[in-house]
Amino acid sequence: MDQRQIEIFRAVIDQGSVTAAARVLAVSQPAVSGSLAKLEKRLGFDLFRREGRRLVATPEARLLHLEASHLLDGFERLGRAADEISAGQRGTLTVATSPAPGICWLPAVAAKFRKARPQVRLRFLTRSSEEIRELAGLSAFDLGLAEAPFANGELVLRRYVIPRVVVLPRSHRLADRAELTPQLLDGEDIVATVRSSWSWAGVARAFDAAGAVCRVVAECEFTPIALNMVAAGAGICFADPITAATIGDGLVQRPFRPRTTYEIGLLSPAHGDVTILAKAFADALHAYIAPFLVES
Amino acid sequence: MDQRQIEIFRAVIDQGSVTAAARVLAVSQPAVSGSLAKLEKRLGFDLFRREGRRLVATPEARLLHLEASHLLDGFERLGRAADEISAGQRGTLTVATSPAPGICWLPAVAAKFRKARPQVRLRFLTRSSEEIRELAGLSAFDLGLAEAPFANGELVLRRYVIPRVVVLPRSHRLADRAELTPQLLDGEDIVATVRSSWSWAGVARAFDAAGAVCRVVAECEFTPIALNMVAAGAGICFADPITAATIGDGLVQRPFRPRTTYEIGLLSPAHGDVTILAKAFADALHAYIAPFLVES
DNA sequence: CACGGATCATAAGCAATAGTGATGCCACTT
DNA sequence: AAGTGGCATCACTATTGCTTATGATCCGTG
Repeated sequence: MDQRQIEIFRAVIDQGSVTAAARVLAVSQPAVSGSLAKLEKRLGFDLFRREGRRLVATPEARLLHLEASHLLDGFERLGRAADEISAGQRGTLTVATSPAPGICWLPAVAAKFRKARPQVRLRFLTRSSEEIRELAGLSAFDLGLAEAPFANGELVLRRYVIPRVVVLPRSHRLADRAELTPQLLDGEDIVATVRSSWSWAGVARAFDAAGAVCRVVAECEFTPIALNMVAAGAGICFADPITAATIGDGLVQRPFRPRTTYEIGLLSPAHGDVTILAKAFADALHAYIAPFLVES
Repeated sequence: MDQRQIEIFRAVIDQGSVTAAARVLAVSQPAVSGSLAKLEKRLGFDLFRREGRRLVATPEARLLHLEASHLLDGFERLGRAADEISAGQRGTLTVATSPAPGICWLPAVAAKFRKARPQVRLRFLTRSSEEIRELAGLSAFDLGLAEAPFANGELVLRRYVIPRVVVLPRSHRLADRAELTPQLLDGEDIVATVRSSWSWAGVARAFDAAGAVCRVVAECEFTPIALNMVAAGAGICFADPITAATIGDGLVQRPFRPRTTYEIGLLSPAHGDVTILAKAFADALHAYIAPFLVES
């Protein structure tokens, strides 16, 4: 009562003859005849009445056919499911990121990603970088994005180094400078993202080294908020160029010199499984990020 | 991606180890190991991560497992269905009979039959014997019961010869006679079933031969009606002993001499398929009828 | 009526493959 | 360091599903 026997049985019922079934199945007629005989022997009752040179299904056979035919459909469905899994067209993907990427990077990447994978279900977790790194240990996501530093325990699939830029209103006095330095920003109104997931230390060091004053007029947790503050005229801020580009209305971004960077890691869960889906998403994310990278 | 591979895959997932799966499946460990490797190769993605000496299912494997496991359940269900079909525990049985058997014989037989076969669906058709014989040609039933004569075309599985009895009220003047003859019944009030499906000719001949008067005071189509008339005091009637036994309240039946008989055939449909169910029902019916038979 | 064509069953041979037992390798345990 | 448990690999065997060839029947046709 195995798959092949049922397959052959169905073909014979559908085609109404052993020869026709053999043709459809692309095997020889004796193969079908034999398989059928064996099935009948195993079942213990006749499936067909041999009437002249024709085969007529018994009521028992028709009854069995009802049950059996959709079982084979199940195999086809399973085959398709396997293909879809293999192609990353199926399953659930949980991505955990810190706030700025979660708010500003992922939506664009995810929308495109999903369009090519209608059956895939996406979940997003947005936490501080520190929490993300902890979640990695719990294998609570398939893919994580968090800022350095990384404990040796975390599995960092990729390490991105992104230059820090200064964001300021298009109408700002310094907007037409090609680059901005602590000297130029000396005493400017600065919206800081101190407690945010992004490191601030590099900026402070640069101002100190230049003997310039970093005049923080506001502090907020997340870069997107800082950007909106700047857009509202509260001053200037620092950001990564990707996030800055998404909230760019009326704002411009300029390189900050000396160059300081954000160091972001793409994390896999502790159990080490990098899902096919996760790989695909990581690639999509990479394509999105790549233009902003600096060679480190 | 065949049945066996899925079976092994499920066992490994369920048992959590190749060795345990092999034990459960009663095959050697290399058999399982090999099948799994081949499946992974065909699918194109890993199902298990080899972690030390342990196997850990990948998310893809768990996804596939969801789809696959109930497919195998389907096979088990199909196996059971086949067993049930083989045992006559499944399917639909259509039985066509003339009125008296339909009303009086079948209910008892069918009730018992169904009790042992809860999944079986029964259909009853009740027509005149002539119509039953026609329906046989159309294969409109699985099993038929009709009175002779039978055309050579009909397939008569069994032929029953049943003696005719006289039915009369327990209080009747002739009730304590062991047998009844035309002479004794000369001039009695007789309820006839002329147009019924049962033959009447034998009775008329017997009265003629004896020079006795067969005084028909009422005619009806079906034996059960005649019996109820007799029970209501309208006279006496002729019947087969089986039907008479079911409507026996206050009535007694006595052999009629000279012996005349009903000749009833158990018919199979023209296409010749005698269902497993039909065979079983025929046996049950036979057991019910047998005690009343006369050796012919 | 005999023949040819069509259909299914059987038989013998072959090739693919599932399964076996032996063995090696690795990680964990004591 | 040795022992143990578990998976992979290898060579070999046995099964079995398939093929070709052939025989048996039945049916329509010249």
